[in-house]
Amino acid sequence: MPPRKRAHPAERRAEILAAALDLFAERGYRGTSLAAVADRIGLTQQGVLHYFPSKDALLTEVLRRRDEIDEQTFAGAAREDALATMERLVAYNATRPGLVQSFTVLSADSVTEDHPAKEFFVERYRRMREMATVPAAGLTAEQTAALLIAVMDGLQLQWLLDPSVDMVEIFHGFAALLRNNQNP
Amino acid sequence: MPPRKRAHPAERRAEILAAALDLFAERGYRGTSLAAVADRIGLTQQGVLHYFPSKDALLTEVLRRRDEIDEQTFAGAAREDALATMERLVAYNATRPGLVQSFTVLSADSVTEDHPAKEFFVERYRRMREMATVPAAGLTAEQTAALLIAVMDGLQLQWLLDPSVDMVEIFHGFAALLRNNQNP
DNA sequence: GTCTATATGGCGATAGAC
DNA sequence: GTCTATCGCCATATAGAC
Repeated sequence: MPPRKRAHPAERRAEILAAALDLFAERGYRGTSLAAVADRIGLTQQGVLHYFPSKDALLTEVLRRRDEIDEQTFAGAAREDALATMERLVAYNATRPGLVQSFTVLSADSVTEDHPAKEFFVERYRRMREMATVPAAGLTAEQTAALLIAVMDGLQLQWLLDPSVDMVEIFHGFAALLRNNQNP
Repeated sequence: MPPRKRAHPAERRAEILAAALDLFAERGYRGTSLAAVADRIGLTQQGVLHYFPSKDALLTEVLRRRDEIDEQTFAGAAREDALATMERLVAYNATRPGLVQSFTVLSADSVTEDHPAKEFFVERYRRMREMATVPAAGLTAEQTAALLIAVMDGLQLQWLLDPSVDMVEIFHGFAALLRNNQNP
């Protein structure tokens, strides 16, 4: 065996991505410095820039990687109906406040001018709306998809600000309402 | 009449508040500098700090003032039902993307650590939930209030990212769904 | 009431030593 | 692969002249 550097590059990269996701959730993109990310894993700012060419690139990669994982959660449940999948997703999210916070903060952040993640979120919502179509009275399947995602996002925000808002229960009530009003 | 300075203090303050609201919407709180606010109205950064002791104080005042105006919109409609009021509010918001963006960006921003507007939004949502109670099958009136506000917020985010999402129409469809499922 | 000047510190990114 | 050093810039806030 040849002698090795302290950590495998892939492991270091994963460490950095995890720390960055945490900090973007805690302080937002513009509120997080590369030095803070580096600090959390005992590296210097320049060490981080050895793995990622810029702060922009780091954010993009963080989002891309998280999305891969989420996609699997959704895909693995292709056989049940979209409504049931989303109910499970909400319940799962309720156990992961850090993850919820990162997407809530970054998605709203992304509507600001020249934000590096804007395209990412535009595309992400487009895909989510395609996957979450559900028939309901008085709305097209696409509109119902937007509505479902809106409920999820909106409840998450209120829950983050005040955990006494029971997003699992409220989403469940909403899903029941939809089920009682499906078109034939 | 004694001689006067160029602008009345109250007018200058109003100018600063308007510029700050615009910029917070465009770039977020952390992404906006006092110098940028000053620039927009032909002042220097130090001129702004003559009227507001700190950037924190400026944000707080911006939110407080906007809220006063919104409160009037809501209060003036006390006689119609909450659902109809919210439908009108969504339609109004659809004509004011800048205003929607400021609240979307700042409310999500506020869940981050030590954010100066956190208390403001916690209290604001609490009050909104008290005002928006609506009876519906399977949910308490308080839960339905949280749901309605969630739909509004969530649709606004999708609409800001992609204006082809028709939040007025979708919210209307949702309101109709609720009306068809009210408890006696 | 608004300015210039300045203190103080943080930021992202580059260059190059080891 | 990680570091020190450094560049150039921008930030908030203070002090004081006019």
